[in-house]
Amino acid sequence: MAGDDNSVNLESGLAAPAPDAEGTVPRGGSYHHGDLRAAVIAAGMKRLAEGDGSDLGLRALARDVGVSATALYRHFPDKEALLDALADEGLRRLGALQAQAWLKAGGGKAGFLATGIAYVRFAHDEPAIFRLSFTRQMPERYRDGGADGGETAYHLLRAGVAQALPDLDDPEPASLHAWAVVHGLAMLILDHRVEWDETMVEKVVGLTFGVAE
Amino acid sequence: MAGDDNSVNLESGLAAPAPDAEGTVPRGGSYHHGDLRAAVIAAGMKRLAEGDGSDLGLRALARDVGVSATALYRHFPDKEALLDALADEGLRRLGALQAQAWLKAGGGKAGFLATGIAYVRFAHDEPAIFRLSFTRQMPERYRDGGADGGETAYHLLRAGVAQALPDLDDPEPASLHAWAVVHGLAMLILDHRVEWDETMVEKVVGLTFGVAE
DNA sequence: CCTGCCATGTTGCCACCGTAAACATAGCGA
DNA sequence: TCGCTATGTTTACGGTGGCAACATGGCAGG
Repeated sequence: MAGDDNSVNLESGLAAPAPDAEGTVPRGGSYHHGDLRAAVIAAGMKRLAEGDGSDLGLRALARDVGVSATALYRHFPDKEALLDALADEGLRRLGALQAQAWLKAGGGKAGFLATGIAYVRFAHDEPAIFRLSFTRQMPERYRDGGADGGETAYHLLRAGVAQALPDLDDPEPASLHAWAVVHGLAMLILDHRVEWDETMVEKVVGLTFGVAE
Repeated sequence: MAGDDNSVNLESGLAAPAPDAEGTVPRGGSYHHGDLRAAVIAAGMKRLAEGDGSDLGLRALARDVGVSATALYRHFPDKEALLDALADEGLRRLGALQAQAWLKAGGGKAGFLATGIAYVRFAHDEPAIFRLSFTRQMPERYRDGGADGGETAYHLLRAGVAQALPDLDDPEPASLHAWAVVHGLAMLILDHRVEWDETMVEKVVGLTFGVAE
């Protein structure tokens, strides 16, 4: 009872770009539809990536997948749960991008900076997904078990702070500060209170602890 | 044509607590209702202050005010416009609180810190209002004229940065950094990814430019 | 004072939404 | 083969935002 119902694990999960054709009928060997739930989440992510997230909705998602609206209730208790799943998938992607940036930069201060920039860039590139991912998922009301995808992102940040500032008595406020900077910048850009500008983001994130090299 | 239709200016606008009885029929000399629009906005703020903002809605608001649902369309083109008005009022209140904190701290570095903390505290005290205020109000699609309430908040922040760090070649990234810190912290607290803790907030905000005295 | 205008508010309606209940279908184990 | 159960469909209900037609009442011009 701990194997297949918590993690979505659709093809575009972490590492594989997976240039599949459609998200509608991916596999061929399960039940009536194939793998609904995964298909629904894929459709949701697609809508989020293209639209502004306002045109989400049971009926629309169901239509995308080619299934009746109430069919989704076999896989999600209600719409909130579906959105939670989408949010989790979004956080997972964010974490993957950050890890990638960290590795590419070779860790250290450069890596720390790179993860921060990746954070903001993700918000800019996928506004609806980013917003959904963080607006959702409040207390443990919903999540009864299993780690959510957001932990990866925070752990990466924490590790980044630890490497960028090795001599620090209490890393907690520093980590929070760093997180707040990138998250706030991301949100302000999303809400059009600040314009996206790569070099500006570098400057602002670089101001954190004076890490800019 | 520039006198009375852009700013709401209900009793609880900026400075006056205004211990009025109800928000339903405030004045006595206008039209059928008195001053709808202001009454609707007051009702909306009340709902935002008490609930989580999910129970907003034309019908509910109209019921609060004691008016038919479609009556609101005489004052707002659609629901979005109504929410924009509420968002603007929220930003105005935030600006007022920041100004108050700034003055009380006597300006300077202490004032800068105080405005930042006031920003986060406002988000914590009025989550729904804060969230609405910043999630709304995207481009100039809606705002065809008039300054929005958010400018006050940002100008105060900018002034705070200028006073806290007088010798700075380019104040723009620094201002953005400071804004991002408080905004990000506020958002993370709102979304329950960080727990509210007054001293923690002080520490984190104080880390900005090492301003902590 | 009367009369008509126009801003304001009401009633009725429509499409859409989330979701619960009853029904249909199909794969799998006994 | 039979029937259980997971899956998907149909139908229906209350609620929503929003449009159109109608009612109302304060104010201006005669």
